Amino acid sequence: MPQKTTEIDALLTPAEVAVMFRVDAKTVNRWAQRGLIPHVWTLGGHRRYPEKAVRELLARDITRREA
Amino acid sequence: MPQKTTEIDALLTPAEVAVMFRVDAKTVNRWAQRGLIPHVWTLGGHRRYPEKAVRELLARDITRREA
DNA sequence: AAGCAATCGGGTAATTAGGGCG
DNA sequence: TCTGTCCTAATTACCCGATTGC
Repeated sequence: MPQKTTEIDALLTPAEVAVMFRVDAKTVNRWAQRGLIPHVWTLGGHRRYPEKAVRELLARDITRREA
Repeated sequence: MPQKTTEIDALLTPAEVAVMFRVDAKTVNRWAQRGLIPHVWTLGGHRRYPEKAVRELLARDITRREA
């Protein structure tokens, strides 16, 4: 078990998320702006995406198709 | 061991799959709707197809014609 | 401090989904 | 039954200059 009780979710860059969904990084940002993906901000105003949440969104659509 | 335990399958766009099968993108769309091809959804409702699965379907159709 | 890749924004073309038709 | 084409609306991709990350 490489993790402690306090789970810290790794953060992904827009480019990394874009590769996972096979879309452009700009598209990922549009999803974030619409509130479709949780994200945090760097102090300089760049977005970072929790890996866990991204994977869930990616796997969700495979099985079902609910918004 | 050429493979890692966590392999991330690349995704193909509808147009790319259409070219591979030499059909129209809409036909690929219909195959997906019938559940004949596994696929993932972008958050905007566009489909993305796992490259591995597509290649397997292509190879299968070349050799035989079952079901 | 300096260099380079990445990520902001916006704006405009290109794809895609879906329905219906032949 | 299966596929290709036409249509509209929505989503996505590529363009730029400027800022940020490392």
